[in-house]
Amino acid sequence: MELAKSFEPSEIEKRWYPGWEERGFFKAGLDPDNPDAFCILLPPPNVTGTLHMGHGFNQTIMDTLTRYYRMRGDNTLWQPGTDHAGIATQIVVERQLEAQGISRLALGREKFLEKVWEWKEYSGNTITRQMRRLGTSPDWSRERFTMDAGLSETVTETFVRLYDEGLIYRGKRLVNWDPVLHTAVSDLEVVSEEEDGFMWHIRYPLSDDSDAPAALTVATTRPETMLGDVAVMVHPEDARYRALIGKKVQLPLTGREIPIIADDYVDPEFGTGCVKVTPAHDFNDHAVGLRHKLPFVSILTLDAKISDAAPEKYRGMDRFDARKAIVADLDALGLLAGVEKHKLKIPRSDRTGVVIEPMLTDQWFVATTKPSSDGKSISEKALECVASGEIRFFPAAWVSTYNQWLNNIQDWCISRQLWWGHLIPAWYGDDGAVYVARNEAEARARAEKAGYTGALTRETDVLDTWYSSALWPFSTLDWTPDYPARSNTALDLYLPSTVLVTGFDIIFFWVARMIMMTKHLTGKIPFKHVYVHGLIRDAEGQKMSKSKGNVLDPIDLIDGIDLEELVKKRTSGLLNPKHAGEIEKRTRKEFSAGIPAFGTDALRFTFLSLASPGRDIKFDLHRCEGYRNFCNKLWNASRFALMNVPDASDLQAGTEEITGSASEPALADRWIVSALQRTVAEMARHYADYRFDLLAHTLYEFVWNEFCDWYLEMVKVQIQEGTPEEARATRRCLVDTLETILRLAHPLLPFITEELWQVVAPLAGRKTRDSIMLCDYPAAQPEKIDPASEERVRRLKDLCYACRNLRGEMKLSPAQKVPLILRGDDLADFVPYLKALAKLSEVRIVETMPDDTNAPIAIVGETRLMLKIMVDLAAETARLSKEIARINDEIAKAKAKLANASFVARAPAHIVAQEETRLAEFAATAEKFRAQLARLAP
RNA sequence: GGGUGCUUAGCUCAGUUGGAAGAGCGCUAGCCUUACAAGCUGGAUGUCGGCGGUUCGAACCCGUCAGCACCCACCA
Repeated sequence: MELAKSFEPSEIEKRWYPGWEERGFFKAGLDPDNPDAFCILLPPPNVTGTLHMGHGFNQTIMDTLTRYYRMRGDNTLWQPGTDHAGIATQIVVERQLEAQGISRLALGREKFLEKVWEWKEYSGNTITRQMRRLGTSPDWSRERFTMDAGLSETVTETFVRLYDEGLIYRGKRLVNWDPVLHTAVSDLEVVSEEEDGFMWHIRYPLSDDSDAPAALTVATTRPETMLGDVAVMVHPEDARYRALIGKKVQLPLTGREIPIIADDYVDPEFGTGCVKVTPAHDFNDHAVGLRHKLPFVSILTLDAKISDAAPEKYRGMDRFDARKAIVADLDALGLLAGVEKHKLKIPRSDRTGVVIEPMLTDQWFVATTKPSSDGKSISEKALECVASGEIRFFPAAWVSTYNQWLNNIQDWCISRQLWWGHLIPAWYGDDGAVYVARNEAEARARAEKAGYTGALTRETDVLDTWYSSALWPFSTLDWTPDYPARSNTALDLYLPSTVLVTGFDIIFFWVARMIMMTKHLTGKIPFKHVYVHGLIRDAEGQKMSKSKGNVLDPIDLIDGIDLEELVKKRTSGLLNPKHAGEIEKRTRKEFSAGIPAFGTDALRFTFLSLASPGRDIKFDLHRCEGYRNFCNKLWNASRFALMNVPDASDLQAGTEEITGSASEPALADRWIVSALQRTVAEMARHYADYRFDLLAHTLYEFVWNEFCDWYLEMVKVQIQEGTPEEARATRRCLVDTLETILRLAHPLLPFITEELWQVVAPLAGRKTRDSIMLCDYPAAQPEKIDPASEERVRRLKDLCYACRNLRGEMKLSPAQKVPLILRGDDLADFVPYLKALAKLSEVRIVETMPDDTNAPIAIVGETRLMLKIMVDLAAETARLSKEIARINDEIAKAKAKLANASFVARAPAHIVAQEETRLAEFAATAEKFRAQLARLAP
């Protein structure tokens, strides 16, 4: 079979993937007798659109691990699926409808959800199609969606259990409220950025002004909330105000009178030392309100407009309009004591970007710090799993981040006033009593038991999307309520899974919550290892986002994309079309020629190479190009092998020669086998440590720098100059090594290795021809490591480098072959290699170097080399002098070290010995150069 | 306010119990040498952020300063 002259990935990828999938190669290993289980849960991508570079990165790592352990013979499951992503998906669909002039509210809940399901179908398919293009090998037959029937049942069941256990509760609490989405969001969904604002100083007149001063001045960044003030507080020890504690002030604009209270939360140094207390609209004030049993006055509606609890004048005003009006009115009353610029952190909704409003609403919570039936809270248990080492983080540094968060965790607000998501399984009686149950019938039964027989109304709130995500480790494995009494093979084998591969950005959102929920509900940890990787950023280190217009679609790196198409893609569908011009300009500058097609393998290799622990990745297109070239190198090395190995029968004989006792394998063969074994062992270490960067580097280094640069060149010599038997033995070794390399590389480069393996494996006499995926992964065979041949080849390489260097210095054309004279021991078998590798016309080994010539010389250890050419005497003299000077530097350094008594006395013996050897070698070499220099002198 | 990470060649980054500074890309000189010009061969390039300390010896350990990035909490 003839291979194309260069590697063309696209056709190969399209050909292999469907076959792998159809023949069931990705299917989970469910052999109960094989105790070696390997399982990865795919962090389910959101069905909000398409996959981005971060997914490509994340999935490449998982696929490499999965293919590796699968080839090693483990019972392997990569569990795929997608996430309904409540808020995010609802927003996407809402915006699409808006673009068509349809509003969600006008459409109604039922119709709207139909639209979302349509979108889910479309987006989910896009995502799984993209994953297939990346070559991923999850068990697609087990694909799950967080709102599948089974998973939804798990959501309901766990909710009811946690409620019955007292770990889920409902209550009126101050929560982060998104006034645009009309829903509560969790602490994690609020992002605070520092913004420019103002600090207003407002006078609150004292009710009883018999004592000076006549008013207290409070400082606030949100003057509109004064309408909901219920107190003014000062520090109990603050001498300025101590006498006023317990007295009252007039709350301007409202006619209300509110008390002056003392609380040591107040920092007397900040502002005026007087703080207005608005328990219904501020988290700290809320706590104060509870402590002092103050009333809560809500002056905002869920739209963030002024409510009916406020003076009539302001009712219905938007919160920011009200702010202006109130400041103006206070000023008019002479109660505005001053305004100053002030930087403050503004909390905004992660999804909509609007300013979050703390709002008193009825919500559902998971109690994270309350002891459960076994006496420990779920956060405590999650901390223990990691502290005990049962769950390990890679890199381990993330443990402290994890601990810090769990040690300060608040109860988790899990209710969302949205439509898209799991409905909370609760029913209300007309009296407001709540009945949490698995279904309406059960709710009715529970109500009756409580003495209520009236109508029941289902809760309309849905659950935070992360609630179902937290159950993913067991919900996807067909967990049932009677677990563990009844289990199944998948649960037995794959809970806990082996490793979770994820970005640090969702350690709190997802990782910690999976651990809390899985441990509490199943008694098992969800996974043993957590491999935390960085985020993919653009070439400037900026986070990739649609609005910045710097996103890359992994598929575009695989297939390539022309500039116009890329510009179109980046500028269409922008939330803020004003950015389009800037985005277009930058895109045209950065990708003036578009993006060439690199192929999946090259992209995967790039991701892996960049996966250094503990840092984000500035994605570098040039790296991708370099690894595309690497694929091409592998391709052409295989072409070379195929051109030299006509058929398998030839190699059958070669096998006997290599294994028989007729003669020892050739140096090159012994060496490459040895080097291969070291590579296999090293790669196994990198897999175990999750060092994908080093894994890729090790493979690259071996394939290019050893196998291609040296071994193949030596093979050429052996095939040309050896006996037919020797040539066959070498061909055999060549094919065996290549075949092993392909298996070694398969988890990283699935497509090219499969394509090449199909033609190489028959020559190597491999039995199975179905797929490289089904082969054994190469296991290290330390007994094949041969230090002697490694040392020999190292010396040969050094001689080659010396010759090539001389040639370079002498400015010889690569085409010009010249004679070499050598003096030293054990050189005879190097001759043919040196001739070929250093472009020599002949190699002569002599007892004494000729001294009547001004030819250039080099020295490698004990060996002297001379290129038998005439050179300019002055130039050669200069070259030698320079060389001697360089060596003298080294000698001086070594001598200084050895002259240091402390060094000799305290450094380990082998270090001292090494230094002595170096010194001796340098000295000998320098001496030889000096002798040569003397000969040159007229 | 608390915490974390980073700073090594022009760029992006490795550097594995402290023991002669590395890779890819780029640059440069020359080569279509029958696997590969997506290639081959040679070459140039670094006070390893600054300053102290520990040590016979520090890119690596400790302290400190500076710059960059991020996370958590948030003083109205």
